[in-house]
Amino acid sequence: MNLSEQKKALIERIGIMQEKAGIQPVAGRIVGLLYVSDRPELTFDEIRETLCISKSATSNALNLLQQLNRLDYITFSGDRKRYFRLKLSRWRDLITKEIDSITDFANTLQEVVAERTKDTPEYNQSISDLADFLKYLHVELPKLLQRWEESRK
Amino acid sequence: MNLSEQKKALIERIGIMQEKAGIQPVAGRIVGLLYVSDRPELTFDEIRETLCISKSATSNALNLLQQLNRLDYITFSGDRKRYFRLKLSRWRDLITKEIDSITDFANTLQEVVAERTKDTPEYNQSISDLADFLKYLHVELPKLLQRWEESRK
DNA sequence: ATTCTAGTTCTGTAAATTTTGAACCAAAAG
DNA sequence: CTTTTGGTTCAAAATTTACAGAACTAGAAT
Repeated sequence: MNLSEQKKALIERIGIMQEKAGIQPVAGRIVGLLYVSDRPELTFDEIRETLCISKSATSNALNLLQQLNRLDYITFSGDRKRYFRLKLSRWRDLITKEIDSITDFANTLQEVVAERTKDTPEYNQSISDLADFLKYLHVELPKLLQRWEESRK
Repeated sequence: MNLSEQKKALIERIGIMQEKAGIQPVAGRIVGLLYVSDRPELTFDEIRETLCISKSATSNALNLLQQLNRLDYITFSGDRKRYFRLKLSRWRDLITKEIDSITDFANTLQEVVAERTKDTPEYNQSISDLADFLKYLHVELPKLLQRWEESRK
């Protein structure tokens, strides 16, 4: 696949952003590629060739991204290839998952306060406040998402 | 410093959560320790001894956490030691920073759409939607923080 | 002036992660 | 049945990261 220099640069930038979000470099670039590619569905080999990576790296990354719910594939009868694509329409789910991990942290903070000495009331209060706000977020973010959906009808 | 088993376990759990947020194991444990420690300000050596880590690891991690604005230290005249503590009261700033990096991603997505072929209007729209929602978040999250502050007066 | 203290920096290495290449496998095609 | 295609799996190589240990430094204490 021949990509403009701008697109190649975008792939790398997106790749790095994805890396910072905790996924491996190759997987990050695959995400980037699928964002900029004219065709939103690419085959295993198109991905592998375009990014100049090995089959195993491609296979691993694609499977990882599928586990993370970032990717799926479609097929066409009479064609054995899989056509991989971003599950862009499911970004709401990913955000929901993020929100849940926020709550995990809030719960841990509440355990911390329960274990802490009572001799540091201000400090304990700061921790409680943070936990409290995170829980507030957990409740309010889905509402925000809903309001955004409505605002654009 | 002698810590209960519960506190030790909490330190490890917090450590892992911090790791998942992209910081190194030792730094994550330091954060955990400062959360659970009876005294919220600990010296370099207290941290090093309690966590059984080397001076260099301690120094590096403390400097990293200071760069990330997670930590600072106070001093007392007549005492050469630094007393390191979490910048807990500044968690609002950290959240603001998170929001900014969300915006970075939104901007990149808008660049992606600008570079994309116009032959995939639905796909382009999905990307625009995501960018749009992220920008909406950027505007609304600070308001949420504000409303939370008010709700607890 | 010498020694101590509190912490930093540098070098090496152990460990973890990522990636490759080659062998392999199952289903489809010939 | 044999070959080809599309992809997976495994072992090893390469890269990256985290950490330890020792040497070092600046300022304070003696």
